[in-house]
Amino acid sequence: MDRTDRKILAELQKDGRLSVTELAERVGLSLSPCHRRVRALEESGVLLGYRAQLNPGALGLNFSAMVFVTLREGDRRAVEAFETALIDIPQVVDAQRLFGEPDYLLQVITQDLSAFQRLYDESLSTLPNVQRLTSTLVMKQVIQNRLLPL
Amino acid sequence: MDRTDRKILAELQKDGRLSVTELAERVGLSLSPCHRRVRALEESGVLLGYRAQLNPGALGLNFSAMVFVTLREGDRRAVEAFETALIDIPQVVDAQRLFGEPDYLLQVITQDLSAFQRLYDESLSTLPNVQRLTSTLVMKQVIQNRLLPL
DNA sequence: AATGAAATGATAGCATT
DNA sequence: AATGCTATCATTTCATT
Repeated sequence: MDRTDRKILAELQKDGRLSVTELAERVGLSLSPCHRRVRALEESGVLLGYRAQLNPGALGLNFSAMVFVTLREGDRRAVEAFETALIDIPQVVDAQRLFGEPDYLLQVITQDLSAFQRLYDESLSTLPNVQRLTSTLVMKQVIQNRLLPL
Repeated sequence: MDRTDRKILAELQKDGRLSVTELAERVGLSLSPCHRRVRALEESGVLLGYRAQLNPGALGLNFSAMVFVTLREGDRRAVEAFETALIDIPQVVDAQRLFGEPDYLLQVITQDLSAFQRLYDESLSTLPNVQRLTSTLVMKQVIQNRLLPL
């Protein structure tokens, strides 16, 4: 991982569909070595893949909420059961386990408030080992999935 | 936006570098109409772009924290000043403004605890109009930037 | 480890149904 | 709106420095 690799990653973060030809020019390398480096970054697990970025609003997904979850005291199994069930809810687009309270922080995206209500009642409330659920509406996505600082 | 457009978006969310040739096969269309649809989705703002997904750990970014921010009472200017300053901190990879307390929820990524400490003291604490800052360490990223539910 | 060249494959525009 | 065709451009492999 040298300076050139970082340049490659920075460019591909900005435009994941850059042609290797164009990428090579931007990082100041000729085609083949640039190509080899991209492959190497993919193989080594630094470059996990490429994804299209969609506009949730344009797809009718206009509602977002943060959900705070505290679990009941339990063993490793309780945690695993909760996480496994969580992963099956596609509207949960981000989830992190924290140190301390709350135990989890979820970001949920739905079409509208009523879809969220249903999701809350039918899927979130019934997740295993939950002691406490709180949710707050997102007013504005100020920064969304920013490029990693290289 | 019909069923075929949704299929196209689903495929491109999974693999943003799919060739139009391969994409056309997967969605059951021939090359040219598939190509036209992708362009149309880009122009219409549904498809915002394409990005490489990086592995933060493999890049030495092993530390993550959630930061809860409450602002002092203030006018629109205060909010704008805060958000403008926030956007200049590259380690803040996600930020949402909420309804109610806290006002903002930030996700911050740094190399390690000491880098976070510096960031906290030098950049986060000095953001304008902040009344209260609380932070919690992320133990595990359970779900990371999941594909949108189509 | 980078370069250049050459075969294979993808893209994008256009004419047709 | 979808298809098929074609010229242009990109990718990928291999031989060379």
